[in-house]
Amino acid sequence: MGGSDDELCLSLSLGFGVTTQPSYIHRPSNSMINHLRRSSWKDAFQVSDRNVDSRSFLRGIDVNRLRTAVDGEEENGVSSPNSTVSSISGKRSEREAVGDEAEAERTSCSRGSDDEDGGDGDGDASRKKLRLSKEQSLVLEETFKEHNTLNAQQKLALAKRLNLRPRQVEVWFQNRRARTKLKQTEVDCEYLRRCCENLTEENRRLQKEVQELRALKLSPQLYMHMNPPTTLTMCPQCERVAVSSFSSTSAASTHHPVAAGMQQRPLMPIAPQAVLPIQR
DNA sequence: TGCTTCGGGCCGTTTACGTCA
DNA sequence: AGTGACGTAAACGGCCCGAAG
Repeated sequence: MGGSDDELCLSLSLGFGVTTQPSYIHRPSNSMINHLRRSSWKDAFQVSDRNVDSRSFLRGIDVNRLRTAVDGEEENGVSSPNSTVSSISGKRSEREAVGDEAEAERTSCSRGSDDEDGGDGDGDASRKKLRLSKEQSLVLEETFKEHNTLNAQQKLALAKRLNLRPRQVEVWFQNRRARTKLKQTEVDCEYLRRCCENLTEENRRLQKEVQELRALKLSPQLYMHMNPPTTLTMCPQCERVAVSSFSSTSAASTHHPVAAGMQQRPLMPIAPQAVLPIQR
């Protein structure tokens, strides 16, 4: 009976206020939020691409060079005697070259500590799946929290420590990264959903406001009696609307020196209560 | 500079295993 | 107790990318 993820505190929640998430699951990633601010929705979905996360982590490590440093000791008690660098990493070489010794290795050392696996007499089972023990999973989790990718040295050390094959450690990290990404995607989706809801709500409110203003405009008396309203001025150059005060040193003037001397053009009479701060 | 090889990550899928009705 | 459905996680194959020769 392998421990479930819940037992290992892996449970992840979508609630933003909830703090039970592991540190490697972020709230909507900052990069995604930045994307949202200046880019398209489609671009925003690219943030969890593989080029972002792990590549950057490995960039300074030079895995290949490290690999050669491990050559001498890599097979100590963990792997086959005659396979070389290929068995630490590199799925092609490992899968193609090792073959039978991998099988021997599989039966000899990949067994978890407490799982006896029902008296296995199946040494030739091509794909015998083994549940990792609780301790193994725990150590793997702890290591993953520290760094979500491993170089060859780390992988080998961890494999030794856990009495697993390096390939198993590698696969575990791979699957773990996939799970993390999935959770992160869920979080991002939730964030985007809320953004969408907020924008929809705001849009609805603004539409309503426009309708009210149009109705107001259709009743001239009311329109004439209104004070020069809280004005929205538009900068003719950047075509931005700015809420201005009544004074000549308006916000438009200060924020747009070019337009300081221009005639301010009220777009619409707006009831004061209709001017809401737009937070975002 | 372009090509090849190699190592490693990610993705989609398969498969073994555990749980539950 | 036996069993089938279902979910989860380990493992695999393929593809891509970057580094090095």
